[in-house]
Amino acid sequence: MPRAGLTAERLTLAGAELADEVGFDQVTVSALARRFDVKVASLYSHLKNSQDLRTRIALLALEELADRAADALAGRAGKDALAAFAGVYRDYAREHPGRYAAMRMPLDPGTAAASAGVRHARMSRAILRGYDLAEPDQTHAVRLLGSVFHGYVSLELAGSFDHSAPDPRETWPRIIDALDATLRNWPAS
Amino acid sequence: MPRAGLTAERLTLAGAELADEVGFDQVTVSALARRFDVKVASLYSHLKNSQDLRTRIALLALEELADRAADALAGRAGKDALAAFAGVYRDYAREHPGRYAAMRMPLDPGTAAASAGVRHARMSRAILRGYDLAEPDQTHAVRLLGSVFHGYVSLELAGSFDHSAPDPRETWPRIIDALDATLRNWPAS
DNA sequence: GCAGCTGCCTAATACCTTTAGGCAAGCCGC
DNA sequence: GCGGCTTGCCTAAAGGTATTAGGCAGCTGC
Repeated sequence: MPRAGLTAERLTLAGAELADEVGFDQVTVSALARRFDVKVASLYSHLKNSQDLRTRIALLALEELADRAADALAGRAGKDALAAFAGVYRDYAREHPGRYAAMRMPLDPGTAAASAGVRHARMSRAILRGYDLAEPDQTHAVRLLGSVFHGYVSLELAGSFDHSAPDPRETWPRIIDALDATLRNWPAS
Repeated sequence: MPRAGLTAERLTLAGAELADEVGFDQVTVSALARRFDVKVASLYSHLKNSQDLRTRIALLALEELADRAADALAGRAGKDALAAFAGVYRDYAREHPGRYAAMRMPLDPGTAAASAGVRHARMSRAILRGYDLAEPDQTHAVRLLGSVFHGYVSLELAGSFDHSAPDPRETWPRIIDALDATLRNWPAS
């Protein structure tokens, strides 16, 4: 009987694929074992437990999305950067709904601090350099960006926009326009 | 042996309380049975299955929030209405995180159409009457409002704002200000 | 006060999670 | 090449959740 060659990395990647196919909360140690044609208990040499698997998928997704965003942001500034960042975010969620859902999983503080989440935060701030915002408004604006992107993407993914015209494809650029206008003209305290 | 007096309504309410206490995805038929000191199988006379329970909790939350929002909106218009609506949304999520999470559960189209979700949509549109937006911009704006509220509230609930100053309490009103400004000055197509 | 309905129970199946302990595959030195 | 050791994957087992089938008894209506 040859060995299956499991590693935490391969399991995480397969778990991410599984998440995209069947939904993040259907990602189960058992399903993963089936996918590798291996007994369930075997995975516990590589994963601490089910929660560990989910956390690894979340961290993978954060890294992947941060990489894509960094690529998209290179050489752009202002509204151009804003639109590129937003586009990456949305596209990733549409291509990888399971991974996207994984990203929203609460991480414990230590894990979060060591994750690519901090790159995301830095990139948001980098985008805002194209606008003229001093602290604390910059932080408020970072949170606004995060809220809009995450909120829109998750409502769209949940199908909340499906049953009313117009097509969400039209709404997205208009929201970018609105955000850009808001940032250029941030209301004074 | 006296009967426990279970009904779908009591189960739903208890399920909602359970969700607020331990999180929506920890709401389980078994836990609910324990709470009523009753055997698990007994609940299946009142609930079709676990999914049915979750759906009922979601519908309850949608109703409750719609009621609160309607109260808050009465007699208000413009930014006043916007801030009141936003406040209700956020407060509800903080008071009832489990119910709030339940609301984000995907509903099948028929159920969604019969739910209080339509009241939410109507109220969003009502708020926008205080601003001068024609279709399709009004729909874009409805989606923006939904995205910001949902996005902010769920990021805050997930603790995403916990580890950076300033306090989210300061950010929220500034985001309302920014939204108000955006709506008053919606960028032309 | 009893007949019938129906609410709650027991029993059983199936799946997921997790731990403990065993066997052998494959790499390491010789 | 070969013997030993590590360790990857296995069997076994216990415990939790979901769900269905079928039974008995408590309540309601007459």
